[in-house]
Amino acid sequence: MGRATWFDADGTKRGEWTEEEDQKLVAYIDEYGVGDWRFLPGRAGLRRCGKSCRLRWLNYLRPGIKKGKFTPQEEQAIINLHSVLGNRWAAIAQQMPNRSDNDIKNHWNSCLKKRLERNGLDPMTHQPIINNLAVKTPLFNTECSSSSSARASPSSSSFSSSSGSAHLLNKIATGISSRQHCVDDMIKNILSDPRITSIHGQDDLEVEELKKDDEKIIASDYQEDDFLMWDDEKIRRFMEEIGVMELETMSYDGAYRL
DNA sequence: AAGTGAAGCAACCGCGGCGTT
DNA sequence: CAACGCCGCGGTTGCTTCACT
Repeated sequence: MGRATWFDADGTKRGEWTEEEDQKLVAYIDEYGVGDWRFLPGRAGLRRCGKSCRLRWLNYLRPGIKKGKFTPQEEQAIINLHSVLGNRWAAIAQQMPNRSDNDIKNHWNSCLKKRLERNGLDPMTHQPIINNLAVKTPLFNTECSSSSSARASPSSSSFSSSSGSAHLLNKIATGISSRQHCVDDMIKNILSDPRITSIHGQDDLEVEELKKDDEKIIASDYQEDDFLMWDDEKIRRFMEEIGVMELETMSYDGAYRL
């Protein structure tokens, strides 16, 4: 699978990676580590751009990367993290070190988003869709939430990068990124809450319980809404607990004056 | 068995932040 | 302090595989 191979005008190779190229890249990074991506391809004997090498390494070749099907626990974690972090795939991926942001993003776009929609939830706001409009709550439709300030449109599944909403989201995400330490603290708090993610810090018993739950859920074709999300009040309480409301009140002025 | 649409996956593109000059 | 270039991120595209008719 992958894209056809072709060459840029300057001779840079694009498209699908070969086994030999993978080996060259891995061998180079094993020996010299990840350094300046600009010069890495030349030094490693690859006719690729640095950007392509970086992508290949991070998404496919780096040690510990997990491929294949997402487990129900991982899916649950993605959904929960997405409800808090929005489309900040890199931030979500940080909490799931065995998965690349690209992998998570692909799985979200191809599977989880549609599953939420099938269950009557807006994938951006994680709110129930009533009459084709997601229920709006102050929390998710005002300034703070990185994900959810995307308007719940009738065609909420389509979310073009050229839309104003997308730009707004980027601005918001950027605003949050620039306060990375706040976000890191927030994520730590999220992960320390057993309600949010099921992949960190669980003993075998908890995992087993979750597996049983997941099996039930799968057996019932995900008809239980509470598997997918919390209700508004629950989210609000949780966000207050972990200090998101405080974050919300921080200066985002620049981000919102477009 | 063939055709077709959906799903899954790998990789590219473009934008914005940030460091350097 | 402005200009420039690199890097990282999110969105999108294109190809393959799978499932259904």
